[in-house]
Amino acid sequence: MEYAGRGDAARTMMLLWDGLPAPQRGPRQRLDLPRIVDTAIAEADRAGPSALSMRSLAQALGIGAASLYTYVPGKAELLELMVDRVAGTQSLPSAANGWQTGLRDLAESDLANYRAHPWLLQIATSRTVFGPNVIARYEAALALLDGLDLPALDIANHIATLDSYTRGAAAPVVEAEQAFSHTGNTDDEWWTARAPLLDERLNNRFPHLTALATRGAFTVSSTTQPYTLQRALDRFTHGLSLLLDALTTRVTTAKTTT
Amino acid sequence: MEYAGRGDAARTMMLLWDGLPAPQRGPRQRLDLPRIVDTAIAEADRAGPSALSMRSLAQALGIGAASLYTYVPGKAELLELMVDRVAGTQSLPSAANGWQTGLRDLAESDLANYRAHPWLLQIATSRTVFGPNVIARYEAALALLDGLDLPALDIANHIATLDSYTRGAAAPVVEAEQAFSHTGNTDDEWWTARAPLLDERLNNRFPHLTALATRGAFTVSSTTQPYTLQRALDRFTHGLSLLLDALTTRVTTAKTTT
DNA sequence: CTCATACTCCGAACAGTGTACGGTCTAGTG
DNA sequence: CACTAGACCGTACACTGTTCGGAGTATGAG
Repeated sequence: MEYAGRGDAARTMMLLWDGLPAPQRGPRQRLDLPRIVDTAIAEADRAGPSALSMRSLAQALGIGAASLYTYVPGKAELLELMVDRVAGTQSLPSAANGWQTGLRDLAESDLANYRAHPWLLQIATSRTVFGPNVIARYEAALALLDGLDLPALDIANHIATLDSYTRGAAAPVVEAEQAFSHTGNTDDEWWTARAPLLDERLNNRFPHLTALATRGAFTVSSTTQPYTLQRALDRFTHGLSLLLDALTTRVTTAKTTT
Repeated sequence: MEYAGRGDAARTMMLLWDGLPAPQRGPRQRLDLPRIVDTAIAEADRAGPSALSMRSLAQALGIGAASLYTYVPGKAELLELMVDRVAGTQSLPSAANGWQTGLRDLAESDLANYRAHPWLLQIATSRTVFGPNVIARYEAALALLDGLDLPALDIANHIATLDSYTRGAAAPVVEAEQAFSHTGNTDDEWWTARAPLLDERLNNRFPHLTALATRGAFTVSSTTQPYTLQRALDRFTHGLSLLLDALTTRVTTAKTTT
């Protein structure tokens, strides 16, 4: 369940950019690729990433499991198609309010994307899916940093850094959200189950940790959200601000030295 | 293959901190927990994360598959044990050369850990494993930021940010490395297989992207490493520097306002 | 010493998974 | 009309994690 990009490169590219060519001979296709991908996304959203099986997907589509393979070479390719498709549903950032707000919007809509489709974090942990929508998003990010007199390499690196951070920091958010929605508890029961067991072990063994805890480092600002979720969200925006600050410094010093 | 922390909390804590209690009655245990965990790590390192099955692990240990369940409640718990164990093999940072170098060392030894054990990135994408070694690492990170007059919440957030970034940016590095070691090619064949297919599609459709490419943004400084790997490494240190810069700014401004 | 008890170990089975194969049937082309 | 490309799919294969029940073993109790 963790693979992507293992499929035939040419075939995948074809599917991503041109879709499925209509067959010349033989019976009509009962389904079309977008519908398959959409149903797969819906299934994965609803039942969790590991619950998306070729059989269950086929059943949801009203066809046999083996028939799926006439549309898609395998599950890996299907996942790539899903990734690119959901990338297309998110809004692209605008440079209207400055590049900083643009980048922030980009990161936050990425976060929204991860939250809407938790399976994104479980698959394809690294390889970029070179689909039209993914690349369009990258292009939009580049557009934001255009005209700032940055070295080309820095532009690519800055955006890669933001992407890496977003993905890494989105994971705890999504996890907290899922734990919440699965158990349905107001507080995180995973945490409350471990806290007493943990306290026992930490006794006097980790001074900085306990000091920080008593200083309230693990408390959270508001409690409109479940505890763990709110903390993950706080941390996401905290780190994002850090990165944007660093970028701002780089840009202005680059400008002044020019 | 992507779950962790689903097991019984109390039992997992026991295993993580106290190990397996020796049985009072019945035949001697043929194996011990550390040996199981170590073999599991070795297997996962060698054959990839998805190749680690309970059956293959049992075979490598010379016992039946079902016997594993007398040592470990399930695969999820085994993975947690593996995570904590490898966390213990990495060196802890020292504050001798300042907290910035300390944090940099921490992030870089985390990266080394991900490179040595690629399966780390595939499992437990979010939930912290509350094992002794993992917590010891966290404690060491806290110690670095101690005495800098930072608000408690900021300390926790800073470290969380670094962790998120490290994980996110380590993923491309590990992926590039694995693609290289699997194919054994000097250059990344995944990339070369897709490049011509990609060029075809990108024609005049993504101006910023093509402009950046011609300006050499996707080239790499040295070529002692495979192309994709070196680029991922460059990006890792680039983003790490960005974050450390931002942290330095925060710390100094906090000091001057005090 | 006896023996029940608690425990390890494991073969077999269960319900899954992704995917390959070969056959059946349909629909457009020469 | 005959032909054949190709959609559709039942079945099978080699896996997966985990459970069950039985067989064997070492220990503590009486």
